[in-house]
Parts: sequence; C-alpha cells; structure tokens
Amino acid sequence: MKQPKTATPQGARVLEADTGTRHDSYPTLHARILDSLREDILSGALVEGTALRQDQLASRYGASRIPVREALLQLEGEGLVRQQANRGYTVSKLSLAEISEEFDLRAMLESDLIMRAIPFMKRQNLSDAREVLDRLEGKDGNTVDAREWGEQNWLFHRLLLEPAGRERTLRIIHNLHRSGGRYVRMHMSLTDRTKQGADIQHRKLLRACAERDVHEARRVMAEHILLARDELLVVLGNRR
Amino acid sequence: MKQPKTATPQGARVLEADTGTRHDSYPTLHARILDSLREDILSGALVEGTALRQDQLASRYGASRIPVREALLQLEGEGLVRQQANRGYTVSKLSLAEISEEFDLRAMLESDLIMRAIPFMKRQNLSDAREVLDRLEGKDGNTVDAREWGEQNWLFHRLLLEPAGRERTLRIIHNLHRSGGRYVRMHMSLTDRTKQGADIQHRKLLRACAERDVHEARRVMAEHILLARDELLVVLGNRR
DNA sequence: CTGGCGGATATTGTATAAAATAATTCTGCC
DNA sequence: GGCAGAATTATTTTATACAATATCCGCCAG
Repeated sequence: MKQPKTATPQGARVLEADTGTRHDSYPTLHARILDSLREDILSGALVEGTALRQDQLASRYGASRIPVREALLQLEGEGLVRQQANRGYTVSKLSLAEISEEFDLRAMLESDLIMRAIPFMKRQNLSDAREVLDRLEGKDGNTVDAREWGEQNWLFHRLLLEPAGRERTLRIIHNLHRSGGRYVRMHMSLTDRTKQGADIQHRKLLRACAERDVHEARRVMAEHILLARDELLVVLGNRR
Repeated sequence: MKQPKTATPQGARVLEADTGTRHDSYPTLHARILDSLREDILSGALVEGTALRQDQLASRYGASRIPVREALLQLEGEGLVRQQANRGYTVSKLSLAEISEEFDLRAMLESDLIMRAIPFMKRQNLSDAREVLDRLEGKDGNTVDAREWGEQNWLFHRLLLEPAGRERTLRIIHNLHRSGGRYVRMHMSLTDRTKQGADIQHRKLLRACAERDVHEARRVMAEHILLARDELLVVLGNRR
C-alpha cells in the first residue's frame, strides 16, 4: 500500500474535554500535545506510515493547528515523524537496518557512559536503581504493562548513567530509548521470556556497578543491548 | 552579567527585502529562517546568551512570528538555543565540559563509522574527499575563511563516513559538527597553525582509507578529533 | 484503454489579531 | 526612604483568517 492511511478519529485516545480550569503541570499547550502525540506513536496507536493531518490532530486535542505544528516539529527532531514540505507529516517507519543501527548506537554510548558513571556513583544511586528493578520484575505482585515497563527500563538505565554528568550524551540516549521503545513494546507483547533475560542482565549490571567493576559493567551493558537488538530483529524480521 | 542582552538590530545580517518574486530553493519560510538563524549563531553574530525576541527576529527576516517560532523550535532540537517556557529563547551557552563532551561523542561515533565505511568505499569517494582537501588547504591559491573551512571540513568527514550507510548516526554527528563548529571558528581565527595540523591528519586519514587500513583509520580519526578538542579547550580556557 | 490537462477540493504554510503570562513601573502607605 | 501591591507594559502563546500549494477527479485526445 503506497497511500499512507489517514489518522482515524478512534486511532488514539482523546484528551479530556477542557474543564475551563487549566489542568496544568504542562507549561504550554504544545508541550502537552507533544507528549500525547509521542505516547500515541510509541504505543502503536498511531501506526507507522500514518499521515498526520494537522486539523484532525488539532480538533482531537481541542486546540488550533499552531501548537500541533510545533509539537510535530519537535517530534521530527526526535526522529519519530518525518516531514515532506507541503505534504504533511507521517509517522516515521524505521527499516530493520535503522532499528539495528539505533541499538548499536545505544550499545556504544551507554557502555561508554557506564564506565564514566561508576566512579561517581553513590550508594543512593545503587539503591534507587535496585528499587526500580524490583518494580520492573513485579516483586510486589503488581504486573507491569508494556508502557510501564519501557518507562521503568529507561529510568533504570538513566539512574546508572546519570552520575557520569554527561547531559548531552544522555539526551541522545534518551531519544534512542524512545525511538526503539516502540518496537520493544511490540516485541515484549509477544515474548515474555525475553523480559526475564533482561531482568537477569540488569541484576548483573547492577552488581558490577556495586563492585565498581568498570570493565564488567561495560561488557554487560553492551551485551545487554546487543542481545535485545538481536532478539528484536528476529521477531521483526518474521513479521515483515 | 545575569541579564541576557537583547539581539541588537545590527547584530546579524538581514535578508534581502522581498522582491515580490519568491527567491525559492527553500520550500518554506521557516526553513530559510532556520538556516539564516543557525548561520548567525554559528558565525558568532548572535553571541551566547543573547535573548532572541520573536518579533525582532520576525521583522529582521521580514516575516511574521510563526515561522520564526518554528525555526527556533528546530534549533532547540539541535541544541543551539534553549527555551524557557513563556520567557523566550536564548542562544545556548555551552560549558567547557559540554564542549569537551561533544568532541568525545564525535570521536566515538566517527571512529566507529569510519571503520564501517571503509569496506564500502569506492574510488569515487576517495577522489571526492581528496578534492575537498585540496580546497581546504587552499591549493588553488584561494584562501578560505572560517565559515568556508567549517563547511568543507564537515563535507570531508561526511564523504568518508557516508559509505557506512548509517544515516541516523551521521545526522547526530552532523549536529555535533555544527554545535562545535561555532567554537572551532573562534579557535581558527586565533591560531592558524592548528589548521595545518588538521590538514596533515586529514591526509593521513585519507591515506589509511585508501589502503583499507581500518584500524589505522580509526586511530587517526579519534586522534584527530581529540586533538582538536584539547587545543580548543586550551584556547577557550584562556579566554574565560 | 492509457495518459495528460484543467478545475474543484483538501491540506499545508503564513499573517494578523486576541488571550495569557511574565516583567516593570507606579502609587500609596508605613 | 523603602516596600507591598495594583496597574501598565512587554513578550510569549494560541486562535482565527487568509494565501499558497498539492492532491484528486473527471474529461478528452491519442
């Protein structure tokens, strides 16, 4: 199918109607739309290749087209949508090669950052990370859905990488997590065994950090990400 | 000085007045403004910390504020400007640590890409790159200003890295080149000896590629970038 | 039946204007 | 004189309206 199908009204969730009182926490409208739109893309509510019509999105979010355009521009910077001048935006569709590339990037950047972070880690960082892992494994009985898992997974990685004090790098990694997260979600909803593998790797990683074993941490981090890449590519390869 | 000074009218060049006929090549207005604004930042015409008032920019570019806002949004994604909600944009000021970080990133990403690129290089790529080097060294007698140098330098790197077929990575590297380019320009305008050093490294790099010496190319690439980093940090360190 | 040529329609891009938010000045009071 | 607080100004953010561009569809020549 060449024609990108248009965003269906029921394609994604709708923001609650405006109550008159501003439900803030978001400073601006385009920031809120940005988050909503991103979540809709990552969740798969907006499928790859979907054409994003500005007025349609505007009416969905109960706003004018201007904040919508601004959100779209930012999403373009994140690589989640693609623009063709005068022909609108579409949800970007990544090739298998591109997905693989992004995981390679993560492997490189994260294994570098973990090495830089370890010397600056405090006990607090480690216990925070451990807490996230508990939640991630559903220790307290509560199950985690794909969305929550992605969020907590990123949080875990972030906690371990933050002490390196490298904001620019971390921001790039964040984007890569987001971009790949969309496919990981598909993946996870399929195989649940993978999740357990990831849990084990996370524990190993945490232990290496606690022991200040820089090289082991680097090794595990790279392996962890590249394994995720390989499993994901197999699943996606079968689907396409 | 805490207060960011405002963009002075003579701070940057002005687009030629609208002639009625669209001088295209740019599909949209915000794309053109984006380029102009970026160039003004990179050239130093808009100094770090300058507050970018929307209506001022709008009248400078002879447009309304909307395409200006959109250009600013994209520049934010590139890291060249910073936004504070409801308080406007300022030209981002990078700390020495951040500048260093960006060069480290380049070293990592570019030395990885050069390894991946070499197996796919054709003779055409090499001769194209050689041609750029000739221009870069001012072989045909014509001197190159800082702007031109930055452009050609990026072109050289791009030509060597492109065969790897890794668009996402290349795009990140491109942003890093741009961001760092602003400081390299200051640098270059000071020491001219550095430029010669870079020329020598470029030649070495090109030779390694021609000989398909992957490891040597990687080594030279990393060294080349890290040397540029160190020299730049010394110069900037003295200035601040 | 295929393929190019208008005109109608849909969609994007930009300008102008209004609303909302932050910064500043002014005023009255202590 | 100095300071809280209201009123003014400046600036950003969003909405509405218009202009430009692309897409769609019927028509007709070949």
